[in-house]
Amino acid sequence: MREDTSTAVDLLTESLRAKGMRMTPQRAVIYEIMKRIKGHGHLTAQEVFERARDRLPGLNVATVYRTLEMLHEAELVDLMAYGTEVRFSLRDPKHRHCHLVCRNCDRVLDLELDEIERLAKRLKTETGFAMDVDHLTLSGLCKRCGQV
Amino acid sequence: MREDTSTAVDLLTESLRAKGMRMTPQRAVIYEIMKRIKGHGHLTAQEVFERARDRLPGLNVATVYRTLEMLHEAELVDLMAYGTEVRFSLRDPKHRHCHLVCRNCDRVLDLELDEIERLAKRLKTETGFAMDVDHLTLSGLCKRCGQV
DNA sequence: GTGACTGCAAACGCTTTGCAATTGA
DNA sequence: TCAATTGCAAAGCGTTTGCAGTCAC
Repeated sequence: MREDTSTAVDLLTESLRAKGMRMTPQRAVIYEIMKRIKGHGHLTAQEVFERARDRLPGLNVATVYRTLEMLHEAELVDLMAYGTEVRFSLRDPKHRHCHLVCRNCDRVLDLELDEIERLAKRLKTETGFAMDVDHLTLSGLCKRCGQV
Repeated sequence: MREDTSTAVDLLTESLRAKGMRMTPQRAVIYEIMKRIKGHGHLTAQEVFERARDRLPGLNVATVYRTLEMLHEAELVDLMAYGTEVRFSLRDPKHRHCHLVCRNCDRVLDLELDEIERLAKRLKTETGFAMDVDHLTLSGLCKRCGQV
């Protein structure tokens, strides 16, 4: 676990350096937070800020926004737009999925892509529209909330 | 055409009155704008404001927001969330569809629901998640932009 | 006449910016 | 060293609110 994290940060450091950019405590903390929620959560910039500030008291929101944008440009984090808010999650090429957001309880479920990809293929041949399968977010009611 | 519009406004007037609410010039203009773009467009509140102000110079943005919310609560207009922005369109029960937004040129295409509904049914039985089929917005590249 | 509605101005929440100070390489 | 990065403060943006005046009915 610990090793995973430090390795990941090292990889980030390298890829930053390759672009003439620098590793900083802020970036390491933010990246580690994104890594920790991987697979079970999608945070807003504000939420990332709150968590990061616990470990880095002087941290500024602007830094969080800049870092998340940087990580997104480096293709390390994905953006998910839900309603009027944007959420971030670590990209995992091995586990491509889309999001199901419950409009009642706000829980986010992951959905494997096969199903969607079938739809995407049909859509493409029928209309020529190539939908973004990767950052797809579907709104609805989860099992629990739908039963009410 | 003209007759359609005035009839529609009359219907709105009636349904407003039924709830103890009033028809005003502002509401009539905003509703007519929504009616005019029906089927070929989805406007942000700001866009509705700009168009309405041409006809009603003293109009205030706040009124537009309040009116659109009112129309939405009356189930006369739909909301569509795309990325971080919200767009409005007139509801048409006869033509249920979802939206395909091109991430390159921002054009919005309509898609009939059969395809999506098939997916929704499968999703429901497999995961219990009841997706919102009505306000669905898919992002991607339209035929024209995808060919580049 | 009276309460629903409007315009105005101010406040809002989230995000972005310019800049001077700091810090990683 | 010195440019990249940070914190700070201010501004930006779209949206919402409270309120006093207006207008539909």
